[in-house]
Amino acid sequence: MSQSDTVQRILDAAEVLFAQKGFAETSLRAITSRAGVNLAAVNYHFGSKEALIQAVFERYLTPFCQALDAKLEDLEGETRSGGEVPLEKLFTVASRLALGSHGDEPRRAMIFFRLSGQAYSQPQDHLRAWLREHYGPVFRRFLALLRRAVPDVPPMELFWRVHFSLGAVIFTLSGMESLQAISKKDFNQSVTAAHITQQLLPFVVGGIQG
Amino acid sequence: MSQSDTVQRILDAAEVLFAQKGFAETSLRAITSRAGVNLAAVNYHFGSKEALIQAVFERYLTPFCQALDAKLEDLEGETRSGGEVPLEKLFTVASRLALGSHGDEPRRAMIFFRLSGQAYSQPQDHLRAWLREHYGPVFRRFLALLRRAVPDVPPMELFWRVHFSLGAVIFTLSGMESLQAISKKDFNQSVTAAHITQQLLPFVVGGIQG
DNA sequence: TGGGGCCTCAAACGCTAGTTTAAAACGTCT
DNA sequence: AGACGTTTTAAACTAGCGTTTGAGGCCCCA
Repeated sequence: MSQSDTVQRILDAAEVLFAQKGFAETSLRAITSRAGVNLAAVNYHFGSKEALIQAVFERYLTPFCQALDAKLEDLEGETRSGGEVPLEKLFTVASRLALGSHGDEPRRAMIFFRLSGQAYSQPQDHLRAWLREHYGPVFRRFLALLRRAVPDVPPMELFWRVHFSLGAVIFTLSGMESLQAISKKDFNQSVTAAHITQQLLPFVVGGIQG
Repeated sequence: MSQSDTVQRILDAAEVLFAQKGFAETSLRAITSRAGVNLAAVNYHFGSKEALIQAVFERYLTPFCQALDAKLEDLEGETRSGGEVPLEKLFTVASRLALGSHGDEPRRAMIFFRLSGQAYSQPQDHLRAWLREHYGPVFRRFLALLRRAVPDVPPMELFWRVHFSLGAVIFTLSGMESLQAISKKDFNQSVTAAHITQQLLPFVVGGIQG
């Protein structure tokens, strides 16, 4: 191959380690060692650790946002001939894409959410700004459909409730493995990402409607 | 004074910087510099950076949990003579204590939540374990009252919904200053912690009830 | 006044981090 | 085969980290 697969192996290793231990706690040496490549490869191919972090997010988010955008376009087309998209459908679509757009492994979805949690709670200002700049339009499109789904909720309150929902999703899936341990102990039942989203749906719908 | 105030000044500086930049990204030099004390003071008074992190949480959580525990005791006493504590009241009590138990500044409450978010999303295993060990009983007490407030929600689902609510709270208040900017731009309205919790209440209540 | 705890200080230690370097290896095309 | 751009490599570099040290200051009590 003309383009070596070093880049992909670095991204694979980085996304797992970042999700496991956070950005600051993951060293380039740990990443390159796991990837089986030379330490200097990161700076050669990406330029810096910061650029690597962005590249990891890009590989995750770009397919998801493209798929979501296309799906939202369809839904908008349907509503053009009257009627609104129900709240449940909007969230079902988003969650299905989030769980399914990265290969078939739900494990990747979990990594995705853990990364999002890290990105949000950690003070990587440049990262948050970059995410908003690149993926803001899709988010706003989703929000517009949402507004029409619950017209009786004032826009201001809806704005906050969407952020509350985001928090519920990201926070929960971020801490999933520790929650798994508790859940297994208290309820003798193991937990999958799909299972959690199934629990999430009524919570989010109920919360948004107030 | 027999006990110097170096300890307090370190804690003051540390809690602000930790909330701003995270644990790993905040150096002891930054903390001691802000506190106006010598670098070695941290290791002298606390033993290690890790112990300092715990001390910061302890100063925050101990008064809050004691106040919450007392309040829950009262509520349990009331219910002993029949009736349940309504859902809204449980959350109102908790949020009022969270906002008010640390002096009068709501700014401290925000720091508190940002720290919680960092503690949860970052993989500080020892910290999470320490928090659970020290403050688990109060949490379980709260959960027990909650279970009786919504008897028709299965325990398993309630468990998850409580975590969803926690996520909504911590995530939102963690990212409050960036949300403030957005809210001000889109709605021309500034935001306080008290204002957010007021928005949070119907969301959480609606979400818990499904 | 002088000794003894408690605390502060500047300096250094050992270590790990991200990044850079220059030489070696590789692959491709003439 | 040989030259050239791309990639890989081992090693070094600078910077910053948490932590330790030992000398010094402070204050109280004998």
